[in-house]
Amino acid sequence: MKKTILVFAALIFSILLLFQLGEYSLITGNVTIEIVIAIIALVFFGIGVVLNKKSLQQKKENQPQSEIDANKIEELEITNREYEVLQAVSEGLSNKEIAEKLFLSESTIKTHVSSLLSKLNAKRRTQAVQIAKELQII
Amino acid sequence: MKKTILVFAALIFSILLLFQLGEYSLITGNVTIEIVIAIIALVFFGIGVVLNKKSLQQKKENQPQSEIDANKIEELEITNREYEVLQAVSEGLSNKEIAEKLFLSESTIKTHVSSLLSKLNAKRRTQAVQIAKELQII
DNA sequence: TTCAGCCTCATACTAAAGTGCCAAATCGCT
DNA sequence: AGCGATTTGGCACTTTAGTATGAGGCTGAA
Repeated sequence: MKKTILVFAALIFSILLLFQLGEYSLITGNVTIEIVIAIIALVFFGIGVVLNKKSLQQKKENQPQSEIDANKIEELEITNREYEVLQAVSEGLSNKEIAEKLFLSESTIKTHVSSLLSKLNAKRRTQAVQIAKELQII
Repeated sequence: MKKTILVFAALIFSILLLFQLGEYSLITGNVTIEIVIAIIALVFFGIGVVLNKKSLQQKKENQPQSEIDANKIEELEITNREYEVLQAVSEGLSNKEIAEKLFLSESTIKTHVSSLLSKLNAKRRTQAVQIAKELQII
């Protein structure tokens, strides 16, 4: 916030300077009024663009649509291992492939998948993935 | 594009009018130069904001992350029916459920799924869904 | 140390999913 | 009418998935 205030102060100061310069130039007759106005217009146009861009950026950062995980995982009582398996399942891996990936037996994966299905209230792994995505768990 | 040209023409015309009005007011002595400059500054500031917003919007429309389908479906030679089945599969439905939904036999669904798998180069339906999402086909 | 919860694995089945092959019906196009 | 692609479906099998049940090992908390 300190930074913002400093920037604004500098900005206002610059603008005032610009005004003074414009009037001074006019009085001394160095430039015509059209040029002064054109410069001022350009400067403000630029300020408008920059400020707008910044405010839009902030918006983006504040609310990115795909907010990753959540504490819903806890609510559903999904354990660490189960979550790992869930992720692997969502990548389209078979039980055997998941087993190899995690250095476990296929039986173990089946156990985990089974409990995942009941916790996610799904009948098939495809449905589980669907539900998990809706809950933004993956 | 016609619209854009018209808008720009109107904009430029308005600005010229503004300039003329400003000079006229100055000459007749109705307002001070500061006010004229302030108005011009404000107007250009506004123009900057609006134009910037529009250009950013266009960017968004041109490349929004979740651009729905694509002509990749054609490239992959996926037929209409197959695509319908693909969507159903991605919803986590079983072959039987898809069959009921589309008023077809389970055999037919299996045929469609099978050809989908080979076209998407997948080994399992879960993988097919994954790949389809990467290709932004669903 | 006792115990609940998690992780691991096995066995035995049942149920889905997938494959291959074939074939009839439909549809758009020439 | 004839052709090619699509759609539909059956049958016989092989592979995965999923369920049920049981059980041993590990760990942190009471």
